[in-house]
Amino acid sequence: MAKPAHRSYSRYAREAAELLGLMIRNARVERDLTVADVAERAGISRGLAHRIEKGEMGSSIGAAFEVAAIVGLRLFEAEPTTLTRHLSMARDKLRLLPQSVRRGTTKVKDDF
Amino acid sequence: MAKPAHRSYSRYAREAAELLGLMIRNARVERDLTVADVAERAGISRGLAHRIEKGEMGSSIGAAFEVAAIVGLRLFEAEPTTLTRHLSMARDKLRLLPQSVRRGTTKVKDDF
DNA sequence: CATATATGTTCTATAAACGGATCATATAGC
DNA sequence: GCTATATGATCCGTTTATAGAACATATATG
Repeated sequence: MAKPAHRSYSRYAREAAELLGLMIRNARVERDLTVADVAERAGISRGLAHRIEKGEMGSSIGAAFEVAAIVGLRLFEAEPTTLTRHLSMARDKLRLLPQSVRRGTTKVKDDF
Repeated sequence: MAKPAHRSYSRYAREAAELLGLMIRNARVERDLTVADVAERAGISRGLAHRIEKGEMGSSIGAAFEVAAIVGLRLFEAEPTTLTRHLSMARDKLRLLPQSVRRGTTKVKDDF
């Protein structure tokens, strides 16, 4: 099925995608790489690499993050070396939280 | 056309996607929201919201960033208020760089 | 323990992203 | 200004992601 979709996005999401694209482009130009260079190394088409830099919402996470890695952009302020540590920290943190959220518990203070 | 694709990703890209998913999940649970809640508010299916939290590379940037916005996750260490400023800073920075990269210039020191 | 609910997974159709080609425009470097 | 090259944009066939339902499993809470 899958509806017409015609998605709408929040301003924050749109600006985040645009910022990611601009950061990628800045990093790429600083490294004297062409869009075609980056696309080839990422195993994607030039058109997709271009759309990622434009911050188009349809691009896949995989393609965008791969391009970011290639131009040396640090995502989430994490060095490649420390990203793995960030990961296990996030996993540890999640382990301390409930595995599933019970919505019924939300009536915390509606009873007076 | 479009080839078999069968993409391969660098470790950095994969870990970044996984980290994003974990951060989203952490933020969601801390806010006592269910996956279904978030999916509905983002205008996506529950399955997709689930895959985003798993860090699957095929998910779209738009869906992932929208979910991140909904659970209150700050992307790129930027508050919603300051994200716009980050954006214009990135635009300004790009303005100072060449509009297109000439690969020929790369022979900077191969001539001796 | 019982059970309602959240999460995880799989399936199929449909919508959308993607690759690749092509053409137009912009721009760096001569 | 000239020109080779990078970027921007469009079209179309194919591949892929997504919605939605259905089902299984896990888990929070009584």
